[in-house]
Amino acid sequence: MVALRPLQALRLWQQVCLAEVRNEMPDLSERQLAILLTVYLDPPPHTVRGLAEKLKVTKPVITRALDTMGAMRLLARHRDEEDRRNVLIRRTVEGALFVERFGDTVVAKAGELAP
Amino acid sequence: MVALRPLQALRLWQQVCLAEVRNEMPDLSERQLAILLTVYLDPPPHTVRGLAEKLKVTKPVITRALDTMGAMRLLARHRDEEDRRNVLIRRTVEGALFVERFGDTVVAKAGELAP
DNA sequence: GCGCAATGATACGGAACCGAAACGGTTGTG
DNA sequence: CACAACCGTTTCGGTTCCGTATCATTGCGC
Repeated sequence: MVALRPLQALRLWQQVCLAEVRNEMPDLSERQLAILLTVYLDPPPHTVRGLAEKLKVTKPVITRALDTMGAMRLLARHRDEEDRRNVLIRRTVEGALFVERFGDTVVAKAGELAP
Repeated sequence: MVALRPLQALRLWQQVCLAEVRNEMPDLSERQLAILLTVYLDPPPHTVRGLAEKLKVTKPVITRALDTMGAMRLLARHRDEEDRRNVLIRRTVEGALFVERFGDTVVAKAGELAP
């Protein structure tokens, strides 16, 4: 667990949100970010329907987010050879770097919080 | 400061984002949330231009966000009596409750993180 | 009183996003 | 083999958001 007081939690959120909206960080929507972090933090395999269930959104939402983040090279699609109905969503080098930097930013903002 | 390791930071972000997109929490855009937290965490006075500068967005963005969050009673507009060109953005009871609950959710998710 | 600048709001065109419906392809079953 | 079920993608109509341009009001200096 991480010990975090309510005011610290809110301040942390504010600072990271401000960094995001000021374009200090690339601008992904909430859902895109949730998808991205899930792919990079949760163990594979990741499928469109799995992600849709996890986020409680419809599959086309995932498809479109994959389109967008695929174009940014943050994620990649691969057809599942064992069942070609499935698309497996994989990590990329660029995506891993993006997620690492995001994590570093959050850590940095946390470090600036009053005790 | 708050001691947070990169993986914890990312996990925290993931869990709160997932809670948000699953509608466990009301769905505000990143910018709306940044505006809301700024009004509730930073000392007044808050003006449209001040918020626009802080977020590095244009004034109509703030106006629209105020429309949306005003309708949700999370924020209120008051014309500044000393200079009637200004609109002062004030806190509301509902907004304070919302922000408090948001903070509690973040704290709860932080409490679930692996050490 | 006038001209100018500042304020926030409104209108406009465009981009991005949503869910529902539809579609084409693949797999499992009888 | 035919059909149902499943998959992800595409289309559709609607909503929300963006920046730019414009507007009405207010304040200030001359």
